[in-house]
Amino acid sequence: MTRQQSPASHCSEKTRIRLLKSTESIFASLGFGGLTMREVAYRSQANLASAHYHFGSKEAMVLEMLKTRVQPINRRRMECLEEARCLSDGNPLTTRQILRALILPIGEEIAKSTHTRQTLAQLVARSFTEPARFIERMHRKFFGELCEIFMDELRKTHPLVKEEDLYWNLHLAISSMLGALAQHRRLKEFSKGTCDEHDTCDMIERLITFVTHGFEAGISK
Amino acid sequence: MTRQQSPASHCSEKTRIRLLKSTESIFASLGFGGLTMREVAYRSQANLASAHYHFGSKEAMVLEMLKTRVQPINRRRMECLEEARCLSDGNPLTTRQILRALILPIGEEIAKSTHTRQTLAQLVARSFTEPARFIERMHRKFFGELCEIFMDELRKTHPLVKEEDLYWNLHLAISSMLGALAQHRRLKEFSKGTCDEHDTCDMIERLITFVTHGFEAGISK
DNA sequence: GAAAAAATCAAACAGATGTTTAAATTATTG
DNA sequence: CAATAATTTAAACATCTGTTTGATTTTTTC
Repeated sequence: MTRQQSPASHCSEKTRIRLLKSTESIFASLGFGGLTMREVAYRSQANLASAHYHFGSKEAMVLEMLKTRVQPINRRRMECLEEARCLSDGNPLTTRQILRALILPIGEEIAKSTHTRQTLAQLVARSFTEPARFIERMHRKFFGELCEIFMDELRKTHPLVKEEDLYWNLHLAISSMLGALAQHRRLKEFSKGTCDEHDTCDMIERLITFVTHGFEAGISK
Repeated sequence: MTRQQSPASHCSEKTRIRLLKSTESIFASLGFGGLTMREVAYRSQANLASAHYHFGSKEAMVLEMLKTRVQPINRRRMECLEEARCLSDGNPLTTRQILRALILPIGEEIAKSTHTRQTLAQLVARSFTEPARFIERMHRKFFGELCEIFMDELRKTHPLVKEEDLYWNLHLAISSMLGALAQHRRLKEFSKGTCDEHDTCDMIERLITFVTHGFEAGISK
């Protein structure tokens, strides 16, 4: 009758993790509709029923994968904001500092995952454009409060700017970030080899510059 | 033995068009995977087999819908560019004029289709983020040469700027445009009612300002 | 090392989906 | 009007999908 509270045995976890990794790469390239449990099981070298054993359903499995990927990025965003606050003690942050805190963590995560380089950019973008409702709900939960924190910071930096303008341009900045991630892999072909889409640092810096100036142009009118 | 070359009878065309309209709205909100032939048929008040009779397959039907929607926008883009050239006789266009020619036509089309207002924005965005390969191929075909024309125009305007920087920032501008369209419907909720996402003109003007300044910041370094 | 829990497995189920068929209906044409 | 083409229709087909079942194997625990 002794129920095991922490089922995290060593070897069994491995299957779980393999399943999550396969889920990640398939979801990133094919979306929720294109992902099939059979393909996930096959790529994980696991049995089809195992996936249901570990997660209960396809929806729950994808959600679990997204959470374990999105949460660290959001935590890092908060850290970046905090670091910036420390550096400019008391004074309001610059627009660039704020938007950098929003964008940089994704770049770090992309650079970190070497073998799944383009996957993560696609993953984030895909999860934002997914038609599936339960994913939208997840974003509202994880991203909603984060946005409000960033808005507060922007309010401090631009106390005289109308709420409407701040919201609009933060919205545009976020949309640009997501759009850039989503379209990331097209760059090389689009530029006929002139640009290297694998230089993540370069992309992130360009993106930060882009949205910072876009933002400031939008509020100074 | 007299084959009818133009099968466009009056009444039969109606079914075809109803099918395309249903295809458009369903694809916009659910993507290719989420669109089912049965749902299209049901909303069109047509028989399931009719859809196959008119288009041959699901893929061909969606492709047909996309073509009839995308092509007019691209034609309009070329017109806008031409108009701008006329206005500034001989002289290079401004960055704003060029990017406006890229973005404005979508705004016009969104404003035009009153009852499917948010649909078109979603449609364009969805078609760019679709995992389905045949849609990617379509974009390469329709959008590829257009981009090169816009690049040429940008080269004339910024003769001293490196190719790499021009490509990167045009890429970012396009990505921002698509991202903004894709995220469009989130604005109202995101801003807690402060912003009105239905004011298309406002959105387009803000977007143009945003990407113009983002672009120029990215190349002047 | 035996009992219990956890994990894996092959097989089947139930429902949905794109597509096809062949008959029925409508529209067009000479 | 009759014949021919175009369109619509109901029904079925074949495949794929998420999920469940029940037995089997592996791992943990006492």
